[in-house]
Amino acid sequence: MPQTSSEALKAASALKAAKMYYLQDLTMGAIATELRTSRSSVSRLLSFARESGLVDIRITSPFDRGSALEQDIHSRFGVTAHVVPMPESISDIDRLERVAMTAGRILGGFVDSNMIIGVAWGSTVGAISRHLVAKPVHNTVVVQLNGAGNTQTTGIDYASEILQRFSSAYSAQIQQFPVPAFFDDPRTKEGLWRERSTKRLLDIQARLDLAIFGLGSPFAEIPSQVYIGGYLDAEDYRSLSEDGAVGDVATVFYRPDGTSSDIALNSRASGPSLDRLRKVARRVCVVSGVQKLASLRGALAAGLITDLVLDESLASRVVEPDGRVSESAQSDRTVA
Amino acid sequence: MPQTSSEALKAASALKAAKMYYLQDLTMGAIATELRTSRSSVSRLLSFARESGLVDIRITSPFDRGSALEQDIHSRFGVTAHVVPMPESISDIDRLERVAMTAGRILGGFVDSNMIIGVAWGSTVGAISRHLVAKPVHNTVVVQLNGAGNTQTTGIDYASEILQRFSSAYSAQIQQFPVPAFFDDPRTKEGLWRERSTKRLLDIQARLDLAIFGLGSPFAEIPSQVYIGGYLDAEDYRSLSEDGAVGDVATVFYRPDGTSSDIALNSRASGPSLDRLRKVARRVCVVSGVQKLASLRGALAAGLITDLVLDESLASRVVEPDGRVSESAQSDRTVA
DNA sequence: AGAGCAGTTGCACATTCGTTCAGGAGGTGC
DNA sequence: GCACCTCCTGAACGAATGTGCAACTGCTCT
Repeated sequence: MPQTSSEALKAASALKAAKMYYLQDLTMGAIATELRTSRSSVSRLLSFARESGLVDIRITSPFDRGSALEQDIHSRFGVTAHVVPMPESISDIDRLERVAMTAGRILGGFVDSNMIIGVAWGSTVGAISRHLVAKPVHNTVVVQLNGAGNTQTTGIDYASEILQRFSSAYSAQIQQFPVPAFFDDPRTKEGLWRERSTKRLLDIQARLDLAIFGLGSPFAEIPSQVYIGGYLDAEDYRSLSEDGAVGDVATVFYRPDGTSSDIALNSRASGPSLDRLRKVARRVCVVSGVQKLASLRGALAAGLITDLVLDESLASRVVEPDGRVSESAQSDRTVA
Repeated sequence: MPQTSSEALKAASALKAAKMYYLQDLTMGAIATELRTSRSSVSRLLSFARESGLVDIRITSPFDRGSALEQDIHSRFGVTAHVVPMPESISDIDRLERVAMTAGRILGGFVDSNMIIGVAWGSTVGAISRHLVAKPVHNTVVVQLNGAGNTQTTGIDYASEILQRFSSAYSAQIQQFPVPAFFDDPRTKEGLWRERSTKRLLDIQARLDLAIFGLGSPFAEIPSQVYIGGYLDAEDYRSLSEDGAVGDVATVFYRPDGTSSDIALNSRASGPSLDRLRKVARRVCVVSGVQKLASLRGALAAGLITDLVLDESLASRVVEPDGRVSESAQSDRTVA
């Protein structure tokens, strides 16, 4: 690891370079001359300045309102939407990647000092974590919202990698949650929930200022990570289907109308109840791909979301007045 | 003039392009493909997005503190400084230009809806006006702080050009102040100040939320615009010298210690009294070049400034513990 | 002291970007 | 209806930018 003074020096040069590049419109060559270094170094300094949040680039929709779609979503569901523009034809992998990158870039706008940030585990959040832009804040805490353990692994490696990245972007303290995603026996969960060590973490979760999560979609054509990694078995699926679940946030399931009571699996889930989640002031949901449409509609009905980042196709679907959407809604729709 | 709908369309495309470029890291070529247009058009769209404030690029110093110099200035004078990095050897013209460009770029951060913005007339403010980045705000008013007339011209053309640019950047209403910079007879001023039309404008000035001004420096080697354009005659200079003035803000003069009472010329000045100016919540001063050092020290002593944009050389001079600086201080200094 | 290593630097090259220019679309005035 | 005029578009060129690579610097460990 390099010494602290050289880090500070780098930041100071990067700051200078950034001011000259973005505020004075000099070329990198000119900056190199003034800083007595090479063009390449200036290019790298500027990359560093962007990644480390020294340069803050944000897109502001005119008059605090966005595109027609974003306004539409706002008036229909009361959530602030950020539509990520994208061709219809793009692959779901790229779609997720681009939505996640966008989310990582704008997340800094929600984070501030002294915040407790809840992070759900999942492939979407994982992708986001790879694109976070640092922001210089103090005294933030990053809390894992739900367990990541399954029948094969404790999940700590992967989950903690995600938390690490959030932590280093916002110089935050990490609070892991080393429990399985779903318990086999609800009584085990109840017992563990009474443990002081667990209670401490649940207390922190209860004081969340910001929650970041993707959406699960158990009955979509392409089931998400949680459903292929040994978290749920056939019996669980049957149970979810019987209870009418269409989606989940951090392992907690809900129905198309937003209700979640009496969904059996929820008593074994490690994530926060929807009631608890709704108490969080800012709840940022990142979601991509039309196969999540039903799940998104449910989450909106449940009022789980305050800020939504989603791709263009999904956005235009969600505002279509399709009536209530169930599993079969996918075949009801008219135009692709 | 193009139709409104095509303007809106352009803004929408620009917004899309900006999201893809700055949030998803696509190249302009890729964006062109997705938007079914050419690379060049995308390049132009992005320029438009930057100029029109759709893209907001700002430089944030780590931990809300800036470079060593900025922190130093803050602790010494209690003002938030923005030091514009620059080589010592640069010409004064470039120096002014680069400070002004920087100021124009960061000014958007101070402007908000429903604000009344006071703008002083001067070569520095003129340069700033050429580099303003638009910001979508409502119901702002731009007020001319001091008259611009002199013995040769009413000054309205040039001054109104500046105001126009502010106006179009912040979609603001313009309030001109069609009076001479300095009156010949204080009684004329007093009379005019009692006129209802003038009172209306003075009332607006009294409710200022933000003031933007440069500094005059009557006895510097290179006197600024105000002193060569027929605003002041030899007698005026003698009077200023006798009264110990080192600088002015919007035609109102002050001494090295920040006092301004009994400076004869001030009774004939068209700008707001320093007491009035100090009531403005945010007072942004933009200044460049070491010849303004004494004037800057006086303005700082007078507490006229809350936010300061200045070049690096001037910044490092102003924190030097030179003791009090008077007119003779210019010859005291060691290095050019 | 010297080998080893992580991090940094500048060069060279490939890519990406901004701008000029000629052509075309759309709107206006006679 | 036709000429004019302004604004917009895309191709082409040169300038600006990002990155793989090899050399180098400063530090650590033995």
